[in-house]
Amino acid sequence: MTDDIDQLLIKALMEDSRRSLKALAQLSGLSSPSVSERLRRLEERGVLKGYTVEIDPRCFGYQLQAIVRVRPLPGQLQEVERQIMAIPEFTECDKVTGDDCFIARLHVRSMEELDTVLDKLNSHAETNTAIVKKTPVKRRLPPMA
Amino acid sequence: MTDDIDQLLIKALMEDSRRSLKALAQLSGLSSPSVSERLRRLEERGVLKGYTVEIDPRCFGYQLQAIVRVRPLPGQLQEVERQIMAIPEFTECDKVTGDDCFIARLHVRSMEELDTVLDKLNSHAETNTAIVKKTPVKRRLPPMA
DNA sequence: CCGTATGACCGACGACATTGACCAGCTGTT
DNA sequence: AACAGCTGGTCAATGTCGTCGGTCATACGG
Repeated sequence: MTDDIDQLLIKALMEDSRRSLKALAQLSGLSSPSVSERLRRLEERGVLKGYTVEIDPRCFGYQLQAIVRVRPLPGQLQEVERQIMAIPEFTECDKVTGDDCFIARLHVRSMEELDTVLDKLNSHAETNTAIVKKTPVKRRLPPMA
Repeated sequence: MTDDIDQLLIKALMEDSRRSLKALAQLSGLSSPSVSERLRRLEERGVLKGYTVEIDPRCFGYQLQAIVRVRPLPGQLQEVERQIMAIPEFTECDKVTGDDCFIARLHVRSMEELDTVLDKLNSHAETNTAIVKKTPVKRRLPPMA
């Protein structure tokens, strides 16, 4: 269903999604109409969900990055979820099993801002914050084999 | 340094990084050479770190996604970091402050596989795993204002 | 007040994407 | 066994797009 060539195309686009069809064609040994058709099918099937861009938040002053675990107080789950979605400094959030209901990624410019954001949650939830020091594994794909 | 137009370009590429220069030019009211030049400068300055693609891991059988907190045993920090990097099912990993030294995202096909992966770490670290049930906030940008 | 740096525009040319006509290889049917 | 239909590919023509060189306006500093 997704063969070696599809995987090669995905890897190539993972590295640089602006590669031309022609370049992808050469990489894969196909013609560019074929590549175009394969991408269309990958999109259609939902494998390829979108083409996007990687931005460095530090360039906008976000010096601090934190992983926040959030445990809503009884009855506050919905409200906490709404709040997290509404605070744009949260750039990612997963709802998970376990005591911590949410695990979110937070970007802030300073400790003061960190405090401000967490205070907003404090009346509805307990939070546990870990500052990111380094990112040993950058976003990558699991093996497609 | 990064003006409104740059931000507009970034947002447009965040939504679809394969947009043509011409389309970006129309969006921004500039000519395509100008857009090209702006993208070049954004890349040069490291604001725009790359063009990539979003893939649905479920299409490759990865039914389960987990957030794993990892606390290495004394003296095992380096070894644990190496292991996480070497296990491709970990698709993201941050080294953080606090008791948990690492927080990582893990994709697996089944509970058995989850167990197998965590066992590899078990002789060097304690782990705490939360299964992702839902993702209320998908990867997005913090405000650029 | 002039010289320069910056960031934009335009037009031409070469590169690229898209389209339509066609073909090869399978698969299942009569 | 022959054939229809489907899939996934090629090629070539056409039109769109990106790039490059040259030009121009504006803002800033000497």
